[in-house]
Amino acid sequence: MPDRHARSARPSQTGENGVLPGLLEAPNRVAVLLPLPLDHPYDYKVPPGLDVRPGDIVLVPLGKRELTAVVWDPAEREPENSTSDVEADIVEDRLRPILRLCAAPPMTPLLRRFVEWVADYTMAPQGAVLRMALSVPDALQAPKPSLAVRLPASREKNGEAADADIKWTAARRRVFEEAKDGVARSPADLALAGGVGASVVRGMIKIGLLEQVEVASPRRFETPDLDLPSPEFFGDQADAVQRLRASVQDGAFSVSLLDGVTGSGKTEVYLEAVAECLAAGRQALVLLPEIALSGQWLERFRRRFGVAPAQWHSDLTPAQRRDTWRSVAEGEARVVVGARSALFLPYGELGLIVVDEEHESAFKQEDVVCYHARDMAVVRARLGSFPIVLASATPSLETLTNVKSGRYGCLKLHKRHGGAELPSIELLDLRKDKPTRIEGLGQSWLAPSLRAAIAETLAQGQQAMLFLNRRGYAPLTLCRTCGHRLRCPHCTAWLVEHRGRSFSVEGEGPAGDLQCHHCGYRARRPECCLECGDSDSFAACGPGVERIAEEAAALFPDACRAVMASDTLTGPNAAAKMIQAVQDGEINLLIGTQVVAKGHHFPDLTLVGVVDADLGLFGGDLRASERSYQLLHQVAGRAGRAGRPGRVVLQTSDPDHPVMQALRSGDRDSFFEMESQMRQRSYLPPFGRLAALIISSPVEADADGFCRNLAKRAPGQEGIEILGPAPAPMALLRGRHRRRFLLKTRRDLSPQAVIREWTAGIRLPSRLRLQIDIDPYSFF
DNA sequence: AGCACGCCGACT
DNA sequence: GTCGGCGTGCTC
Repeated sequence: MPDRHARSARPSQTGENGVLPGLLEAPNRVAVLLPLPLDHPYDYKVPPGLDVRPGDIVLVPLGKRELTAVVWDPAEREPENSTSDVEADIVEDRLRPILRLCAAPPMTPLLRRFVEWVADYTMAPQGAVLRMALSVPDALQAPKPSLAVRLPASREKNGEAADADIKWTAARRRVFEEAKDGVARSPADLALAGGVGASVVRGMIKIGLLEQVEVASPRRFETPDLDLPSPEFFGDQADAVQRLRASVQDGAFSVSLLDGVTGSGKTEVYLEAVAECLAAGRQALVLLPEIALSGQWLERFRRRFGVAPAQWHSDLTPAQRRDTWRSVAEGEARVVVGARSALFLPYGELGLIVVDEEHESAFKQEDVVCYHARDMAVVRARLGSFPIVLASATPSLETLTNVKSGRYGCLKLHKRHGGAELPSIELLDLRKDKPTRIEGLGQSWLAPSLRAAIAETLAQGQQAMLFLNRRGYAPLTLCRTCGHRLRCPHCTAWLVEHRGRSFSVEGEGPAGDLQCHHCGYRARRPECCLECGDSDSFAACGPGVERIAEEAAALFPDACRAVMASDTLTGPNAAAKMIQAVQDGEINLLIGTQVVAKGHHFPDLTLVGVVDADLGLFGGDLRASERSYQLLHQVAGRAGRAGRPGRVVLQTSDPDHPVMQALRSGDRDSFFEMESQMRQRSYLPPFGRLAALIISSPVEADADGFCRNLAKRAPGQEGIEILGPAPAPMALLRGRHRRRFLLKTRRDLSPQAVIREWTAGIRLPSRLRLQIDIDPYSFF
């Protein structure tokens, strides 16, 4: 394969060409950013004869390791008079040399600026952000050419008679017949054609009956077919398509909200923007919150473009990661669909980003680097001067506010296509319509009128779905004798009982498997209470999906039931299979958590029952109402699509709550207006800025001591409010005691600047950790 | 992130 | 008396 990254065209940098020798002098040291949590590049010596420039991917020594890293841009020198504080300026002789250049396209200035921007905004070390962009260590080495096999030229004519000392087995003869044409094939293809195993071909290579030749690796991603007919668009769809196409043609930075109810054809509309972007010769990125469940999305993409897009998510094998990363860098992959980390791929000519389901909190990453992929996508589009489309049926308050202020454009899709009506939403008041006990089962969680609705739906040969956003069998186990509750030994959380897939109707299910949903701790339910010693005294409190499934089994023994939760689905194929089974009508009563809420078409699903609509409203989350509305709206949208009217029943103990009222009346705008006014009054996002500082230590007193120290130095300017320190919502997590400060600032102030000033000069005692989360989303 | 250095328990 | 646990700190 020709080296695309050869430097032949590069002018010599040694200065002997006489042009501005001083400026072109090859630097003997360069800054190299390592993919480690370091906030500065390290300096390395450039060995003579090596020509490196910012962006080049290089192999460097670090300690006794060798790491792939990126040559960074030289830092702007401080004015000459800067105090000669030598700030750890590594002396020349301590520098170690760059080992070599890697055979990969250099990182573009745009991606380098993006890495810096994200690091600066999230207050994460630059190197930690770089690590997300270099997530594929082995992609950075020269790709190994693929090997094909063919008949050696000498044998092509002579045939098999030539050698007497070769054992001509039947299998080998068949392979020989296939290979007679002299064409080089991959070993796997040849084995398949000859109807033999791979070992036969391997054996023939070994004894020289076949020879190996290097061939260019086959294309890994096919080019989308832009000549396929686009679907017909009418009314506001046609209008949206035309405006999105225009903004892509225009090619300038712009943000458009594509605001369309479930089933209004948002995907088809934004795929036209993708088509326009591809036609302009640029790459496009579509970010999805849950790539693992995107089988239907891929099908729609294939229908429009005839091929599958490149995909990027955490389930890729190392080989797939390598192929995809390189294909994106080399421009072979034209469209990428991926989870949030796809934002850091090395696109050379990105011209459009679409963020689908932009309101989803799955776009917020909360580990080493805390970032919101939707917001960073907007930044990437701005840095790259191209348009971005945010799509949702229930846009976030942040985005709606940006539309209102005119910063973002808005394209509305009003109708569900095919004339399908939005489902009618009924509130079922649990205080009046109480679930009654079921003989042999005990507590019930489904009110009589919901049970009746399910029975009616099933009797009509249609499908029903029960939604409960809680995994497992029961969220809490307590001792009936003394009231002791089973807690996770490492976290501030109850242990959740799981009973797996078997739901025995008689008596107890399999003995309780207790799990902590925060740290993964698992234990069997003890025989006796740890507190009072009473035996057989534990009771499961409250329902999880498994318990609802148990009740459904008792109530509807003849229905074909299935449970769908993130922990009952093992791998992406399990989800796809389950969805297929529902589509094929093999399942008529689906019971699930959040995973069933995500945009799947189930044409025969006409009833959705929400077991506990109030669930998301508890806890001190500033977005609790907004999120509940979005989730329940989305779940409701599963009902009744193919022309059949859908029916949604929300079980609630608070039917007067604004969220319930907004869902029932379908008046999204008034609800968001009210929510918006509430946030405005208390300067909460997006009308103020929020950052969390989480201090954690294995020793509780150390965490508290450090917090007191921090609190003493807390800045007190106008427009800044500091809440805390308080025990963080998860006060004990994985053996660490956590305290939290919340910093609230006015919109026009920078929480990053406040935090930098606040923490400047404070030495973090060892074993203490300070995590900063700008724009926190989870308050647990 | 690795990898080494360093200081306290169960082994030959 | 050593081997090894992982807590702490450094890597251009």
